[in-house]
Amino acid sequence: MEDVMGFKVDEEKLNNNSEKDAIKGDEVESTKAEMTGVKEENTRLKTLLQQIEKDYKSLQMRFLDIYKQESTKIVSPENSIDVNDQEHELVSLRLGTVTETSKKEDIVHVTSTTSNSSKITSENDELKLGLDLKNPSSDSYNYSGRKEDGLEVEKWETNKGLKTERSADEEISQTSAKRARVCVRARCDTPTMNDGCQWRKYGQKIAKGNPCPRAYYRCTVSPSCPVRKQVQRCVEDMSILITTYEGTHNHPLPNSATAMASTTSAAASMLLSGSSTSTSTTTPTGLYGSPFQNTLRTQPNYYYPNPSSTALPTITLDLTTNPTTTATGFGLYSSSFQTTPRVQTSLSFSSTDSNMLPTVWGNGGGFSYGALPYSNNNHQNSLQFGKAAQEHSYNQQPYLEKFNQGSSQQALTETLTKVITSDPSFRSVIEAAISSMAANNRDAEK
DNA sequence: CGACTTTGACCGGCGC
DNA sequence: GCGCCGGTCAAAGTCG
Repeated sequence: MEDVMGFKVDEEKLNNNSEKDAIKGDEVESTKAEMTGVKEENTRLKTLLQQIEKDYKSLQMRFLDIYKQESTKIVSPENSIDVNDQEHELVSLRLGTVTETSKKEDIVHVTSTTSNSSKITSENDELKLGLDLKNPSSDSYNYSGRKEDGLEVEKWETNKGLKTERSADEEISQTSAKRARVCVRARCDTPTMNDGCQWRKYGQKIAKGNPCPRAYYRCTVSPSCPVRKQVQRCVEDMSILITTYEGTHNHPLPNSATAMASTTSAAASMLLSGSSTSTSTTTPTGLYGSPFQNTLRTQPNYYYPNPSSTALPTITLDLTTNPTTTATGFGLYSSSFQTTPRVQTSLSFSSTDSNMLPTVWGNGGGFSYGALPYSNNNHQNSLQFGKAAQEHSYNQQPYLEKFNQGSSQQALTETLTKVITSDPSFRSVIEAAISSMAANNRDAEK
């Protein structure tokens, strides 16, 4: 009986062993298959990376070519900056170089559409408007020196009358400079967009027409920094965060903030230089409507950022995914003026894939589009920039998926090339992004 | 304890 | 002149 049992047991053991072997074999096979898959994906990723690098280099080459052409124009005497002009006491890192001719055209463009606007009145205003990033590394820019002089410590002009000690002329032009606004629409899970700056919330309001509260932040990098931003969810798509920047940083910016600052600067320049993409159009009277519907492009998520301040030149960078994006693929809105007939410019960084954005902004640490852990502390958020954020967002959506959505990458590249070559203002936006990326790459290499 | 957020009050602009 | 509304202030509360 024992023998039999023993035999049976051995047989069972044998069977178990063979089963185990079979299972192990299956595991090995599946692991091998898995590895093969991973290898293939790795190869595809490499190919994609090469393609991206190629595209990037091609864009960079174009940028360099254009930059060389533009810089030769700038060096010419008629375009040189008058160093004695106090308007240029602050060196603006204006990446969108604008020629004299185009400036004058711009003035016509703006004034012809702003009959009630007293904000944009002079050529000087026009030359200076924008969220220009003052270049702290420039020889001409000495922040501490200016501070000591007590002349240029810029303060936000509130209704309660915080005033600078500048002359009236300066005040007017500075006001105009500060008044340029850049509105950024982006999908964002966090309460505020992580743009690298430190912000302090100083107010919150429920604005009419939007149940979502509008939050008011001021830059706390420097106590005297006049830059403010408003943050509000889009009423029609709560996943879209509308951030409106206003003012000019008067202090050196952290690297993580330069991408955003450069781009808002370039966008403001674009707005104020009267982009060739601008289109005059009469919009519906409803401020919260979708003025671009059936006009420039379908824009169901459009939200007019700040109805009370429509006198301010405002440019909107649409960084959201929008399947209804028109053939150009770019929509940027400029909505500026007090009266209803507005000038609306369209350009967006939308592609068929919103996650393209971290690749554009990533190294600059511009945004964190992934679902970063929420923190009320913006300063803490600002530490979560860069590759970690990128990886995080990539993990949320497999990298390959993004490129499987048609030939978006190729189309985007082609569209970029067309737009860049045809529109000098848009070029400035790209230049800003590229130069920021390049700068950050250099920093990373050090 | 300092930095930050919250929130009601206040102010000024604007339309009627 | 009045009321509405957006923007800001500032005291109180919260957090690390």
